Amino acid sequence: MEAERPPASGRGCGRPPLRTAGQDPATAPVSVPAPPQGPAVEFALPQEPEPRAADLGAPGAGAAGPPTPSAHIPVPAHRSPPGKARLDEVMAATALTSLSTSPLLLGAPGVTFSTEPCLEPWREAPMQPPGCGGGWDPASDQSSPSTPSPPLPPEAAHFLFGESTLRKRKSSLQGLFQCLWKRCGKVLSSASGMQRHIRLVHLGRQAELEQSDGEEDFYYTELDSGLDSLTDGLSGLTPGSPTASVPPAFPRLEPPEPLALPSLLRLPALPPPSVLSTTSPSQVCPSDHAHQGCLAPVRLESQPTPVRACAPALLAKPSANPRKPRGDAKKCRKVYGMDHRDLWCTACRWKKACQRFLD
DNA sequence: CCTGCCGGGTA
DNA sequence: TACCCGGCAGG
Repeated sequence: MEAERPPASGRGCGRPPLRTAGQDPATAPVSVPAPPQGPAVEFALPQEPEPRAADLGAPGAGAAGPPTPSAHIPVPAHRSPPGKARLDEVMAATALTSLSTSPLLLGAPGVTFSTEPCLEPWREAPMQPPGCGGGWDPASDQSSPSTPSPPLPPEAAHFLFGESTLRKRKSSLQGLFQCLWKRCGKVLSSASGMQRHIRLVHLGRQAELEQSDGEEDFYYTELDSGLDSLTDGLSGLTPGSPTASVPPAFPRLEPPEPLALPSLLRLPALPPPSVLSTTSPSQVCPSDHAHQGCLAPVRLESQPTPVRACAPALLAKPSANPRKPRGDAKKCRKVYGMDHRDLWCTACRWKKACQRFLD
């Protein structure tokens, strides 16, 4: 486990060696002294079956109030974006806000399209997993100090304004940013906030904002609309017809199309996605150009538009298929190299299916 | 050959 | 359970 990794000239990608062995990332998020805070923009997205289960059991956070519909569809009076935020974002938030207050949504508490990741569609759990409301961290308070804004705003913003889906971490206009640290899964609406979160909580660094060497990038990913990877993960479980280009997605995030809200009400009853193994730092986008392959296994309701046939082979396989087709995505080994094994995801280290760079 | 990772072993 | 690795298969 502990890699006797020599500094290896530290060249790598210009990023310093991580101390993966030194600390247990899992504890970091919860151990953070959380000031009393209402629901924040961030929430822990259960990205894997196991963590989720753990979250449910963990008493730690659950400070979240009762899952009242209104709580899930807060009306952000105003989002105060971190430094680089733009007016656009605010506008988007506002636009969405108006949507979220739509009677339709409010009228269907149990069937909310769930801007609230905590409402596990497949679980229909009445109560919020602790990880959701409780996971507060310093970073969050600056991405959204006053109000819990639904994941929609940023996401929608980027559609409303024709923002490209390319990941621009410096631009807070993107969708959500999910912490990929093991069992953390926090989601922030701003990249900078997420970077700060990672630095503070996981990397244990000071809030040296300008000092970002980019390492944080490896620990969070942007929740985008292209959730191919998710498809991959669920494909094996999806009883539905494989032809359905879009698997019964979990209404996690809203489709960009605001007017399509009503359609969001559908609540697919899905079995808990349990495909990938367990512990994992989960998916990560080590680099900006890491495309679809590196999305977190979070059920995001993406585009209503005909999504390109993603992972056709996988979807086509209704039942057990021996070996996975083998994705074309570069895996940890390739990306980091043998001399940086400590940067690999655990799965890769154990020669298991990579969980960071899903296909 | 390299790579990804299954299956199975060890601690 | 966490971890490791032989060995296979795809490229």
